[in-house]
Amino acid sequence: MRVATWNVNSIRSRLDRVLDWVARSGVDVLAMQETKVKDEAFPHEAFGALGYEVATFGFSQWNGVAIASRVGLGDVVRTFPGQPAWGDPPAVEARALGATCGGVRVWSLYVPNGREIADPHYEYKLAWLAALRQAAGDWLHDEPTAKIALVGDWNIAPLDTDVWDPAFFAGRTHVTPAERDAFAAIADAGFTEVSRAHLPGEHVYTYWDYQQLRFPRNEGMRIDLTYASPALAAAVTGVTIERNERKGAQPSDHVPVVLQVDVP
DNA sequence: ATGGTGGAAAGTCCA
Repeated sequence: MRVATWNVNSIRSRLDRVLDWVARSGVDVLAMQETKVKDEAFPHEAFGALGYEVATFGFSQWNGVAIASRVGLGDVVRTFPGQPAWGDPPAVEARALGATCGGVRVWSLYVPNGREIADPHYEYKLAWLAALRQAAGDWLHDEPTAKIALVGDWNIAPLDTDVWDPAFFAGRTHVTPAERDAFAAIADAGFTEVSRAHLPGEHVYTYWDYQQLRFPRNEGMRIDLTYASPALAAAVTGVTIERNERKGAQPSDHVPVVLQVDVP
């Protein structure tokens, strides 16, 4: 079974490219982030024509997550327990969606960006990650043999070699010790980030900004990552980063990351 | 080749 994650940066503006890739890649499950569409406007029919059901969670033009599956879509849950709120009035955002697909509990996650270190959004990001660590630890505690995948756009580069120029990011978000500690805390809860073991190279990126020729210059970041529970980590036999999906007309600024999972 | 920001409740905010 193949499980993919992709920050699509608007499913409506990206629909043809996403469907084309889904058909070519033959993934069984696709977790999407930044769908930027409310639930009632999501293009379910287009996915249905390819044999995929889709669970969606979106309120507005911001954020939005979805999971498309052709191997079942059960126990759909919107938001994780304890997920912090944001805004005025405070509201829980559309950044986390869980569903069980082919025996794997998939969570499509869009971690808050953080904006600037001095911005309240940065503290929101850290609180969001701390709450996720608690929830994920509880899931594993309740069912130690569960196959759980925490996939998505983490908006954190765990290593200096996950960005094109550490000096550029000095004083900016995505690389601070507090963010990296919050990311590492998911591992303390019993999960393993599985993409690096399969793709250990340095300067292997999943995102390139639209500005400043970042992609032609290969100036990117590795921020789309996958934490797996022990049972799932043992079943992952390969990971690919679909770099070609950053090329051509009207790409997302992120590319898909695909897990090959050896499930019975 | 992969090309000089893009998306959206737009005229500003978010990334």
